[in-house]
Amino acid sequence: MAQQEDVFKKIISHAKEYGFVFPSSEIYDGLSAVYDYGQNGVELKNNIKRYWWEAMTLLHENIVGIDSAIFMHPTIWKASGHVDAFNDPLIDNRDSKKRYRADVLIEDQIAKIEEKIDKEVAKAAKRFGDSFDEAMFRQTNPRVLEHQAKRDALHERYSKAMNDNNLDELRQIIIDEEIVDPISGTKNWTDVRQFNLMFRTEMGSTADGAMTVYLRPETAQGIFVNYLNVQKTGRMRIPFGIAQIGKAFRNEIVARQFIFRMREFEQMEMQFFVRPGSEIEWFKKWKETRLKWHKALGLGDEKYRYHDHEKLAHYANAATDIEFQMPFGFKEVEGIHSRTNFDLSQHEKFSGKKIQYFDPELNESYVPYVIETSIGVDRMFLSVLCSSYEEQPLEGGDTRVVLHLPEALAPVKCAVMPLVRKDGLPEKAREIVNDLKFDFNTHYEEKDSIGKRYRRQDAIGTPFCITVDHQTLEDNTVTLRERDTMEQKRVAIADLHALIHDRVSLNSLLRKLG
RNA sequence: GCGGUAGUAGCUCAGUUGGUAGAGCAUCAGCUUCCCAAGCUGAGGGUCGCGAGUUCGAGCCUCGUCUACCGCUCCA
Repeated sequence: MAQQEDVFKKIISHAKEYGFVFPSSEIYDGLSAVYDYGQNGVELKNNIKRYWWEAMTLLHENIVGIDSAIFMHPTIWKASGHVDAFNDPLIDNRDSKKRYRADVLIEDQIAKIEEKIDKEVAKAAKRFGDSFDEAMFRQTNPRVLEHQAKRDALHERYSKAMNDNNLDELRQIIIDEEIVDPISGTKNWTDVRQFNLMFRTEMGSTADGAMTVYLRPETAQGIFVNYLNVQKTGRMRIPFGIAQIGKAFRNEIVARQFIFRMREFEQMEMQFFVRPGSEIEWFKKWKETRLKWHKALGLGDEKYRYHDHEKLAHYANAATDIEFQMPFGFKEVEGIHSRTNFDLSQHEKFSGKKIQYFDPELNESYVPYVIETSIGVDRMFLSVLCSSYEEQPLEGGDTRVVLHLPEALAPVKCAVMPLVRKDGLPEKAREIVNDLKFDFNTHYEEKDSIGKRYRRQDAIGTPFCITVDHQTLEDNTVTLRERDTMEQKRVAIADLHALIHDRVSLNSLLRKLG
C-alpha cells in the first residue's frame, strides 16, 4: 500500500511537471480541492469527452445532446430534494472524533423513548393476557403517560429548532437529553454546524431584488427540466435519451485525493426515458453498455468492477457503480441509477406543468421512468492517467517514464524530429509537420539528442515519433517509432497519414462498441 | 471539521545546537551528435508556503494561517 501511495504521488508530480494538472491559483498558495488542466491535460480531457459524446450521440439514434445553463431556477433544487438533503446539521464528538447528523441523534433519542413505551405495553400485555386493552393502557398508565409527555415535549422542541434552523438549540437538546456518543460513550460535543453542500450566489445586481441561486450540484436536473422541450421539438419517441456534459459544484466537507473529489467538477450524464415497468431491463442493458465503453479503452478489464448499492437514494429503485482500481483502491467512476419517475413527477408537482408522454402503442399517458448513467470526467481522466503511468526498466539499467495512454485519447498524436539540426533535415521535418497538423496534434522537436526527445514524448504519451534522417532527403522515407514497443520501421512519408490515422482516430475505439 | 505528516528552484531533495541559500535533473543560448536521457561551454531561475513574534541576526526556535498527503468523517 505504501508503495502504491508512492506511485500516486509520483503521478501527481508527473501530471504537474508535464502540463496535465496544476493546483488552482498556485501562486496564491492554491485553493483547496480545485485544480486546473494544463496544455496536455485539456487535450486528454477533451478527447475523453469526445469519446463519450460520440459513443452516446453518434452510436444511438435515439439519444440527443443538450447543454443547459449552470444557473437554474432555485425551485428546481427544492423539487429535486437537494435543498433539504444538502443542508445537514452536523456535530462532532471530540473523544471519538466521529461526526454525526445532529437531527439523526435527536431522532434516535425519540425512538428510544418510543421503545420504552412499547416495552411497558408488552410487559402489561403479558401480565393481563387476553383481557388487555392496549388503547386504554396507553391512555392511563402513569409510566407510559410520563414517557409520552417527555417524547412529545422533545419532539416539539426538536421540530421547532429544525424549523427555525436553530443550531445552538439543537446542540442544547443533545446536551439536555444527555445523549452520548455510541462509540466513546461521552458527551464531549462540538457546536452544531450547518454544511451547505450547494454553492450559493445571488442573481440580480441590487441587494433588494436579489434572488438566491445555486451553482448546480449535478447536471441531471438540466436534462429533466428540458425533457418536454427535447421530446416535442425532437419528436422523440420512448425509449430515448438526452446526454449532457457540464460542470457541477459541490461544497464537499472534505475534498481530497487529487482530482478524484473536487469542489468544481465535470459530469457526463445521460438520462434515458423508458416505459414504466421496463426500467429494470433497461438498467441492466445500460450497465453492460457502459462497462463495454470503459473496457474498450484497453486499460485492463480486471481493473473494473460493479458495486451494486444496497442502500438506495430516495429516488432510486436500483443503482450500481462502475468502480475502477485507482492507486488508492477501487473507486467509483460512474454511477448507473434507475431513478424511477421521481424527478419528472417532482417537477410536475413543483412547476404545475404536466410532464407526461403519450404512448401511441399503449394509447395512454404516463410520466416516463428514467435510467441515468453519470460519469465523472475528472475521475475518468484520473483512471486513464493512473493506469497509463509506468516507470519501465530498460536494457542497460535505464528506466523511462511512459504514459501508455489509449492512442485515441493521447494529447499529442505524433512528434516529428530531425535526427540532427543541420543539412536541411529541420526544413524537411517542418514540411511533414505542415502536412500532418491539419489532422493530428503534431509536435516538432529539434532540441537535444534524439533519445532525449523520444523520452520527452513518452512522458506525455505521444504514440508516434517520426524521425527525419539523411535517407529521407533521398527517398522520402522516415522512421516511425512506436511509444509502447519502442520499435521503429521505415515508412514512406506518403503513407504516414493513413498509418497514424488508423491507430489514433476515435473511430477505432467507437467501432469496438458496434 | 478532528488527528498525524509535510511545505526550500519547474521536479527530487541537501542545508550541520540560529550567522544574509546549494546539488542533480529540467529550462534557455551555443557547440557536438546518423536513432533511444544524463558529451562540452555559458546563462536564467528561490524575499526558503504566507504572516507575526523572540533575537544584534531566523530556512532553522515560538504562535497563527494556507496548501497537500494519510486516517476518521461525509459522499444523490
